[in-house]
Amino acid sequence: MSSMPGELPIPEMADVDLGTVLSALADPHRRAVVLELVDGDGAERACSSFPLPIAKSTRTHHWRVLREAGLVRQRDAGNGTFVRLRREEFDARFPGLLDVVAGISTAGSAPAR
Amino acid sequence: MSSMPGELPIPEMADVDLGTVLSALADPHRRAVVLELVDGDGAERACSSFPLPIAKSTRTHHWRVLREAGLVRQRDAGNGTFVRLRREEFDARFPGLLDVVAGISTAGSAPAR
DNA sequence: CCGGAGGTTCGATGAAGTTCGTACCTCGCT
DNA sequence: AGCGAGGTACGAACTTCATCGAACCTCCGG
Repeated sequence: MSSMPGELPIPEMADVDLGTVLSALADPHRRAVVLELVDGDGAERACSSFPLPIAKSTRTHHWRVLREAGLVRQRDAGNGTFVRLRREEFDARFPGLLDVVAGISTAGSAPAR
Repeated sequence: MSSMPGELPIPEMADVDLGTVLSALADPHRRAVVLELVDGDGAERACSSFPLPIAKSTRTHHWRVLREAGLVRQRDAGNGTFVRLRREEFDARFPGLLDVVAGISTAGSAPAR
């Protein structure tokens, strides 16, 4: 568990369970967020920048689920919090999963070409 | 919905939702079953041939979940029921998903070499 | 024809999960 | 100093889910 200044605790990637990950990705709100992060290509984003139609406390809940599923890293900076995908780590542990889910979710949105 | 003799009703693959699929795969028992079917390479299997440590009625429940998630086709033959992966259909709708999940689940079980 | 194996249906139950509102905190800005 | 935006913590309400046992059904084999 890292304890950097402002960094919220996250599980070791080795301890992350596939079932937990799939549960986390099963929720439409959470999947939407992960999708945007995948598209964002590793960039950090303000938590407040996601247009989720849910209450503040519910958001906090979803961020925790994503954190505990090993998908994101969350940083507490002054008056805002920021998230970043744990891209490389996650891919090393669950090779291909993010790409496949992102690919499926993206398909149908835009004509593949 | 197919209504062949003994064939239990299944959703059209186009109607299957990714969230539903991920939820179905999140459960360890169901994922174990799907894994065996993937390894089985399209072969039909007796439902009773899976060594699940749960009650009969709970099994029935899990088969329904897998069916409704579009993952399996289930046939009622005399005194037993049989399942088959909807491999090709499913892969066309969710490309790579089964392979990735199967690959991840298999990794770590046996020393990769 | 009867027994048992395999399955389904029907509640019930207890554990999780999603959602919200309220209270509260901490910054940054005026 | 005071306000507001962004967040967390907590508890409540509600829903969903996994699980089970009991009752019942349908075949196949002796």
